[in-house]
Amino acid sequence: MKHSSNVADPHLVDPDAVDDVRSRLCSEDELTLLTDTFQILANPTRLQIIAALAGRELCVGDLAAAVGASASAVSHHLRQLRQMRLVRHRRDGKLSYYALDDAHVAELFDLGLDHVREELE
Amino acid sequence: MKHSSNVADPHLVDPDAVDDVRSRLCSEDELTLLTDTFQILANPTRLQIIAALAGRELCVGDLAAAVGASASAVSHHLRQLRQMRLVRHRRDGKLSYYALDDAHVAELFDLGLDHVREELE
DNA sequence: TGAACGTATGAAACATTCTTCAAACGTCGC
DNA sequence: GCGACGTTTGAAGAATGTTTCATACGTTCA
Repeated sequence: MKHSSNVADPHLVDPDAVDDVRSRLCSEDELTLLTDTFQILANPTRLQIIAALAGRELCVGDLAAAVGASASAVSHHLRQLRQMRLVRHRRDGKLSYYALDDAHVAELFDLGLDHVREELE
Repeated sequence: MKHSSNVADPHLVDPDAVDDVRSRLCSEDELTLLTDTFQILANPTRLQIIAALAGRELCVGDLAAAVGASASAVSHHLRQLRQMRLVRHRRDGKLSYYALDDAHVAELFDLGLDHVREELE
């Protein structure tokens, strides 16, 4: 246990406020997963991939063409999305089709887009 | 205009799908702002700062103690949050008080936390 | 089997990010 | 003014992330 609260640090301006805040912070596990979640959304290519896969599946080559990146780069990104179970993929011959597989991430994307559109007037 | 659609790339598996997807992608401006928004949430210290400032204001030293980082590190993060107009600050003598100043980011944080808590069973 | 194609992967190169350290700034009290 | 304190800032260094290139894998079709 890192923060044994109620141990007053004499330097604090308002120790009670600090204790109160500490009790409402995220746990280690939550923090790690939350960071990873926002992190994977913090890249323009991946965001376009997510936008592209909203509601339809696409093979890697078409996806790369649509978002304007190399197939290799897209494949690397898809691997990250796969590792976080955000997309599912199915193989059809030599083609590999990807689709969004996580409603939460789609919600985060949409909410973020709302925010941004308001920001841009 | 980067993507003059309807110019069929012969390598595409499904050119119509690609055109359709392109028409639903984010604009450059949206993409940049969206990336920046998720990016600023993609750091554990900043997330704890946001959690800490939810509903109350705190001075830098107390905030640093609460989230377990140096005052310098916290100040750097606060600057980023300030530049994106996510927090407001007021000076009181030698103390500087910060508070959340953006409902959207709080919503994103909460939605992300919902996601994460479901993920952790 | 062998060539062609779509996809996946590792490594290298490059860019970006985070923290720390040192130093400066502004305010308060003596 | 001077020193102490809280905060801010720039620069350096370490760590991380992204893209490209080369190559390998798996499938299809001659």
